[in-house]
Amino acid sequence: MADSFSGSGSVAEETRARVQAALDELGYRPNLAARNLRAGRTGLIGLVIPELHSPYFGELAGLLVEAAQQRSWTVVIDQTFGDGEAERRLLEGTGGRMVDGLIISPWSLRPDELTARARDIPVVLLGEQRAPGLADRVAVDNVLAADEATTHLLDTGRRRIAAIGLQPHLHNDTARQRLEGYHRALRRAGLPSDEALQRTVQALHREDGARAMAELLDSGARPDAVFAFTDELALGALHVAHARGLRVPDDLAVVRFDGIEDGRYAYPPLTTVVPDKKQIAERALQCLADRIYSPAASVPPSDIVVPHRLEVRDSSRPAG
Amino acid sequence: MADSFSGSGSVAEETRARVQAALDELGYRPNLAARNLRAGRTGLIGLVIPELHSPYFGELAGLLVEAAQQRSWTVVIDQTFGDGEAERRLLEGTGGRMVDGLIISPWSLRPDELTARARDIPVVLLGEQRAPGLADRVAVDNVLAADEATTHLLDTGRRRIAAIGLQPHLHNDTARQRLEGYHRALRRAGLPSDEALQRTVQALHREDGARAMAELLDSGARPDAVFAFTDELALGALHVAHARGLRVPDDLAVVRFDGIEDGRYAYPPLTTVVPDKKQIAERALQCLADRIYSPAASVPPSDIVVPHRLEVRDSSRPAG
DNA sequence: GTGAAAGCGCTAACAT
DNA sequence: ATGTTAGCGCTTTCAC
Repeated sequence: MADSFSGSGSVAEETRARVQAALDELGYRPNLAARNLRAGRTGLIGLVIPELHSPYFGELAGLLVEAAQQRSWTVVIDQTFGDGEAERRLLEGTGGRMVDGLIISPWSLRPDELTARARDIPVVLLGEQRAPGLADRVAVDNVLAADEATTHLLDTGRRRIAAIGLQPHLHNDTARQRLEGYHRALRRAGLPSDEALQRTVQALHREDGARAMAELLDSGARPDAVFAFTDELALGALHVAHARGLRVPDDLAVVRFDGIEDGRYAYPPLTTVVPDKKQIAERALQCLADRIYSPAASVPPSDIVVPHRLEVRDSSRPAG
Repeated sequence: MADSFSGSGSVAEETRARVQAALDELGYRPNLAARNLRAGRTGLIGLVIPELHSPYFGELAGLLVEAAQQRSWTVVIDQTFGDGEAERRLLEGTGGRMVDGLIISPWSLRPDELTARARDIPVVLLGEQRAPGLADRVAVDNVLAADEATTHLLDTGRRRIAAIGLQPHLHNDTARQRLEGYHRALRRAGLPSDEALQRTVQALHREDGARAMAELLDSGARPDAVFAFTDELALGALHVAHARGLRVPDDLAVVRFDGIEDGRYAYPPLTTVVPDKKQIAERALQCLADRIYSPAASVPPSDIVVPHRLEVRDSSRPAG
């Protein structure tokens, strides 16, 4: 009987059917806690992200949950709201030993703080933060992508390109890398970097983008284009541009990073850098699978760069 | 030693400290699978929703995860993509007996199919689907909310109000109730219900809203307002309105349901019915908590109506 | 106040 | 091909 529902044994077809019938009859369901205890595995994957409600992480989480389902894993989600303390606590404690692996997108955590947990279970880092030798990492090439986005704006004739989204206060290289790409493109074009065109934001929501855009316009910096480091920042900036009567793209071109779907239906549709999120999800799970199923083969952590593309839409058409 | 980290026993302060030090030293972490087996609880709550990437469910899931964290619960998420088969499978099988309770937002599932699982563990239904006597349910008053939205459009002088979002092919009352509210408002105003102004959609995404709007305009129905049954439908419809050169709100007013944040930053900002999602999350978890912690007191399932409000923004200002 | 033991429900291994 | 047993790691109980 023991192996009639675990599927492994060699049981007469008829016996198996009878047992199955009895199980159905009684409404029996195996106790997963016991099975997990026995197996030393839970089939659970932890996902630790800053926030689920932001479109970027919502989409990413959706893809991860979907990809996990295909591998018969279930995802448990925790949110950190970008708080370093929460990241530490969840990295350390997500479900105790209850998860077989962990995918974390750290905002405030420094690499050396990732050490402890990565020794227990496989950990995959999403984003720029690295933990060399300790965890796999999946990310896009932010410098290159930002360079391409900026270059695109230069190609359409813009010369006073603003950058919205600097976050010097975070232990997080994302913004720094996007800024670097922006600078690189300007430099190649022989343009100076104008500090007045670069705006810091506290968080990455629409309201932060709106505030940065308002400051930018009030400062008299007179941008003819905006490169927003995230989608939501771009939507906020766009909102303010409209409110101030600027025509997009004629008076102001807008390009953004992250490629959530809203942007396609924004007015006007927003040009965007689109990271291949499906591949991010897929590769992250592949990393976990490799380590969970062959813990022996201690291959060195991989550093995976997933592709991105620039989708040009109306918000950055050449000025009329 | 047994109760030194479970916190319950009466242990000398010094002993406790020594043990704690030893635990830290060794990097010991309790095995949750064993603890769960013992306790008969997992601390896991299942959340089964159609899709995580849609803004509405992303926001709701975020709030649920947050509220669950506060109760020391962890949320495991599964997506159904609105597929009845997946809903049935996940309702039946989410984590086997691994979750202490289940929150499900069914799209295609009929009430009687909810029976089986609800006998095992507490189940809370989100949305219109009811399972009288079997599960708690949390929802907004869709009829009333739709009535208010439509009435608002009537109050601003619109007379040819289109409704986008009918879904006659689904076993799902949401669209039906919103349509009912729409009809009720028209009737009260003494206006006829014009079938040409009511558009069916296959799914609830931006592209569906765009398609419906395009059909509507092509059909020559000449609406002066649109009531979209979801946010995403509204954003798609708005997109097409812009593309066809319609001025919003002058040529066409737009009101939508669900109140995701994008709408505030759309152009123009969209008037919306906002269900109190925070309260939805809070009440749903409260239901679970009540049943999980006092299974004895078999109180009858509650049918909770959470409040909503109409946020008027530019997209429905009186036509100029 | 401390230590020993039983048992949660499952499955892999072994004995019949 | 079927039946029995041991033990996963924890916590509760009971004995000291």
